[in-house]
Amino acid sequence: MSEEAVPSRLPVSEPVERDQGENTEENLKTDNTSEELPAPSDGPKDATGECLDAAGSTPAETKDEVKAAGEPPMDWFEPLEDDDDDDDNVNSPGRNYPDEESLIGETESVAGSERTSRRVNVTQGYRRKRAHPDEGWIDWPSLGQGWKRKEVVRRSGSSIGQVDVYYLSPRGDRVRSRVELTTVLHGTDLTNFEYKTGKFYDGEVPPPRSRGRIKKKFRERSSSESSWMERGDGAETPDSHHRLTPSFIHKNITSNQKSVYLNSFTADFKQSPSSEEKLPEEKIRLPFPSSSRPLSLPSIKGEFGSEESTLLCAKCGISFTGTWYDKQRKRPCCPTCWATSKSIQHPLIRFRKWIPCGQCVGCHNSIDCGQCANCKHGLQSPDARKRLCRKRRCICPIRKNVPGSTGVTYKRPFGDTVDTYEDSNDVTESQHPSLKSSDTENFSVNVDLDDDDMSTDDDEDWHKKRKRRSCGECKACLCRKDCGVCDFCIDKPKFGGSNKKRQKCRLRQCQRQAMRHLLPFQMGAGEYGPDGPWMPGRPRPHYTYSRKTGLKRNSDQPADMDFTDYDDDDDSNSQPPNWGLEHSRQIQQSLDADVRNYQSMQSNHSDFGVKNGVADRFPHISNHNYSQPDHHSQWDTEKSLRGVSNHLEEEEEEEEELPMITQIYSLAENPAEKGIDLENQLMKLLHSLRSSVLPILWYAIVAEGPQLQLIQCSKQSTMADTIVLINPGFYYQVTVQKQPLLPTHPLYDTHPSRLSTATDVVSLLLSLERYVVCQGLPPKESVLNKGLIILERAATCDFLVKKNERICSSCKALQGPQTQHTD
DNA sequence: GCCAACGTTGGC
DNA sequence: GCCAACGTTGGC
Repeated sequence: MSEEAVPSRLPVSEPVERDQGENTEENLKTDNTSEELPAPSDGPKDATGECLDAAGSTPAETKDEVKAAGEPPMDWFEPLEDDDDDDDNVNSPGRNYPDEESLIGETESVAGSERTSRRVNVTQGYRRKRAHPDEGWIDWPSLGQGWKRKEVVRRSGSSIGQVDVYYLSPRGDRVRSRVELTTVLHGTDLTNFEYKTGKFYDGEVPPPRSRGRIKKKFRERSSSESSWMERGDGAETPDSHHRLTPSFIHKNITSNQKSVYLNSFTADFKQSPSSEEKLPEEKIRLPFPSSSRPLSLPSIKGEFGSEESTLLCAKCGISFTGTWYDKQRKRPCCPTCWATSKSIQHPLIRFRKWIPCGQCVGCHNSIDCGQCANCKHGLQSPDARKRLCRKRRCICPIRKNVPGSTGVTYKRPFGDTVDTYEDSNDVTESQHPSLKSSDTENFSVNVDLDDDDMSTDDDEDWHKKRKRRSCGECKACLCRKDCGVCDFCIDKPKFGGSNKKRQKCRLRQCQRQAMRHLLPFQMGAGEYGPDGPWMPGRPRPHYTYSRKTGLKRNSDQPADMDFTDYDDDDDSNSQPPNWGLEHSRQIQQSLDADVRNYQSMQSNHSDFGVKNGVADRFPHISNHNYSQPDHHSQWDTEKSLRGVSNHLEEEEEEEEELPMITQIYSLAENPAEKGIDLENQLMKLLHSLRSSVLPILWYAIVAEGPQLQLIQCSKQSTMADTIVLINPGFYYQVTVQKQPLLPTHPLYDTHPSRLSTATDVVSLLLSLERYVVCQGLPPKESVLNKGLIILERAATCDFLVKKNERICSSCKALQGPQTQHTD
């Protein structure tokens, strides 16, 4: 711990508090109240008395201290907002707590930031609103008047403890990265600006960022490893008190990674903690494996690992420097083999017994809230293993050396409270040394493993929860290319979107596990209704969050099916209920075709060669209703996807009468984005046409340009040689026998200059069907005698004439009075 | 109940 | 560092 004090004083690692201190008094206050400034990983805070403050005080104390500053407690390892409720809960057991989710939260960190941005965003017309908009934001005049900055510490996941820095522009732009900042501050030289610290280093080199480098090195291995590495041996660094990343996913370590891993280990392991700050950044000290360190190694001055030894790995035979032993603590085991075996034989290290501290808010709460996911689980599945009410969980459990005595097993998914008891006088000496790293390590392994025990603790399923929307096997999951057409793609910045939806391409949404509303429309909760048997994907979750106080359950769900907290996913990994195998196969094939079609469609953007759209026989719908283009409206998302994915159902659903289509196209305001948008919109029009009823044997194809072409495929039609060409921007032209219809043709007079909707196109095609191709001048006999048929036309031939005319007026005029007479 | 919006986290 | 996209929330 002591060694951290120095690095923490480095300007770079002095994030928030220092910065705030440099600012106004108001900032100081904000700092104290900011939940986002947990500081754990920031280092700076940890260094001094603040560290003691954080670790040494009970949560209640900490909270009180914070409250004394005039704001709700927001320390990141604090119980969070719920805990306020918890406090109340002690006194008011009967009270309901609308938002019971996550004691160790999934979204708590949102609170401050979102609140802050919300108020600003409201002025911009954003919908999302939350309480306390200013929470956590600190004025940041170095970027200019009105700028704000905040740090958000990740509270969960494998990157727990990682600090994200956000800036808020005076206009309310929330900046998440240097790139975005550059965009927002276009014209401002940010060369000497260090994003993380928010400082300009004019003419000077930014202070060394040892922690940052270490972190980066870590992430090169895996994000989950980083925390470990970052924390050095996990026992003495400031991060060990605050950055408690749980995950150490050995199975993700590649051979190369292992090499680095080992090198790091051998290079740094002999370093004493006190010299850590002097180490090159590349030298990283690894923690001991929890299962081997405490028991197999002698302790020197109470510090494991300070003794260097060269051992021969009993498994692979390599020699290594360090003191790693296998899980039986009998044979030397190099870090690589240890990691491997750990990932395979997890049971030995997976289970930990924890006992409640008896002091914290959770421990004092003796009444189940009845609202949290765990309570609901018990209510809905009385026979299921009881989960402890989230409100009653100890927020700072103590590891139990002798398992099983308390009857309560705590498997801490995250380490955010470890430091609390780490420095607690209540913790026994035997618990103290090994907790810092080994426990973090252990629950990290828990997080990554999968068994029944784990499934009983939803907190530990965090990783799975985050990933369960992708099976990784279906075509959609394997598809790596965005269609560029769906609403989610269009929303992406790379497609010129505003990044509001932030969803994966619809065609890449897992067919098995994606939320239904994210699927291509007809495969989701489309016209067949949310409960239709056809639907791939998973049932829509029935959230029971803050706005829903009572139990919510889908009527057709089994009683023991907990829809809160996405529990609906648990049993539907591969197929939704009631799915026939044959049907799922058909859907699968349909989507496969869909993906192929879209990829083909995408390729049309670059490799143009005319694609024969005729071969693609898409079902036509009989009911279509289009709206006019609207500059100010966005493409209607899911409705538009009806058109996108109508072809999925093909023949088997051709008889289905599909609902109205509302297609609203918009033109990009930004010229730079305009090209992309126009192109995308042209594709949308294509999809719309392919899902619409066109006049008989008219087909839409894509040609180089890109360009939409509508072709009459029947040679029997009078329009057999007529093509409608629609360019991006929807300006169109009609050609007859490859000759352009003159702009003066009356056909153009009766139609808009831009065919922006399928309705416009259909209308034009219907008009065309009322025309015939001008026959031009009758061939001269001299030519006929030579066996040639050469049509002559007037230079101003109309090409298309009404069916009762046969020859346009221009050709008639050229033909002369006699011919006209005979005609 | 739906879904736009967006905070947040994972991973390259 | 940055971006993709997951999961949640609140307006409608």
